[in-house]
Amino acid sequence: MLKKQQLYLQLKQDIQQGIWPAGIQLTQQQLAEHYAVSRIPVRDVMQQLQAEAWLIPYGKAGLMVPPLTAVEAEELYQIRLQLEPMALQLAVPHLNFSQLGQAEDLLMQITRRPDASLFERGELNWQFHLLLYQPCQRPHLLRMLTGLHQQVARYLGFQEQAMDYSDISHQEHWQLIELLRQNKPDAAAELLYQHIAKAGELLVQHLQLHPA
Amino acid sequence: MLKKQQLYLQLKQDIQQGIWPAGIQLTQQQLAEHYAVSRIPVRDVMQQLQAEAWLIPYGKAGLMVPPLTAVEAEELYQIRLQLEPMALQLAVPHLNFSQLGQAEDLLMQITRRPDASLFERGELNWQFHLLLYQPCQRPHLLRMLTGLHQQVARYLGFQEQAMDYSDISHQEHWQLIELLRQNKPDAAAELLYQHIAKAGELLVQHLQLHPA
DNA sequence: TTGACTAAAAATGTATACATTTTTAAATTA
DNA sequence: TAATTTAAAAATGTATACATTTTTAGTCAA
Repeated sequence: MLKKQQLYLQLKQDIQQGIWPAGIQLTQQQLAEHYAVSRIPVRDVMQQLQAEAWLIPYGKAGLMVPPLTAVEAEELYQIRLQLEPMALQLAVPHLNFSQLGQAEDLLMQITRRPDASLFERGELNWQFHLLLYQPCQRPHLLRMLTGLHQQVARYLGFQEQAMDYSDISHQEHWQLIELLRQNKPDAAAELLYQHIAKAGELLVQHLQLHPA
Repeated sequence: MLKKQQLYLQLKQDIQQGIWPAGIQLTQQQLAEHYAVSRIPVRDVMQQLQAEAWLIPYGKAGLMVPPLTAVEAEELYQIRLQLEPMALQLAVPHLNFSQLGQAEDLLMQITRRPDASLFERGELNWQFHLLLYQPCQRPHLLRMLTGLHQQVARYLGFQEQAMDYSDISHQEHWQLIELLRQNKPDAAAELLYQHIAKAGELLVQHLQLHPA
């Protein structure tokens, strides 16, 4: 595998795990030394992560991991709230039963793993959502949603704590499938809206109580 | 000035001008030779433009300029329609008269240049919109809107043709300012929605009649 | 002719070396 | 002391050289 790709995944994971704390300066040299590669792949990866807003400018020189804040989390969820119900509505006309079936399989997988970490649960969750959005055939929209998800994923860290939400959230997923199966796009979009809104509020509250 | 920055601006402009036609393969070597620099800055710039979706994968190797299509334009405007009224609403509480004044100055500038190309007019237009969104204090939202604008700007190319819309569009800008001055955020957001919707429809129609 | 294998060529990835810019810290002067 | 200048150090930008991968073209065998 290419060093660039390895490094990309590794650095991202390390950021999530807090190995590179928010707010401290990261330089090419530092990272090149730490990961034992030359600065060239480091440059590539840093630039890519900056484009994805996983790294932001540190003053004039270098980059840093952006701090996690309730304010930012709220922003991310406000945007999701505008885009995801739209994506779902656009996807509905192209959604077939085989795709709904795949989504159900995913939900079963989640059910079978009550021991998963918050992060792992978040990933499966997103896979479920994405499966429903994919058929909308809007590359830019899907690209932006994927970026948003990855931003949100930072907030899930690798924390083990559950946020006392999984049960309700899970129920709503099954309801969503049911509404889609019955071809009720408006009701599905509305449920999705409330679903995301609730998750957002919970995360924001959590962050206000336990600042990162 | 850094070669990377120069190259970034130059390549972007050249893409807009159609010097690198949509659908043909672009390689690092090719561009490095053409712009008389080494592959290093070319790599950086290509990667950045890929992140902004100004370049997309060409099969397995290399990148290409994505074709301009009515379908894509419609997608971009659908997303703007979801995000920009929200940005405006969020900005309203922080909008002060000095910012409204700046926006008015911009409108006057546009008025004084009826000879500007479609592209130049589009830029001034965007400066106006952005000025109203900036105070929303949502970095991700502003980043996404900026990206969307740049995508849309590709569609304005360097065409000289007006699309017979400037007058109405311009009037609506003044109306928008007026509503904001009167502190009517909902009405302003609604006007903005219709404003963007009309512009989008016009662009899509234009593309359907004159495919790129 | 077709298909698979092989060698050549081209493109990309990465390291090293050097150039340029930026930062830092020391030294000088008011 | 405080401010300014200057020299050193550190970081980044870029070119060249080399390694690796991918494509292409051609050859041979069925």
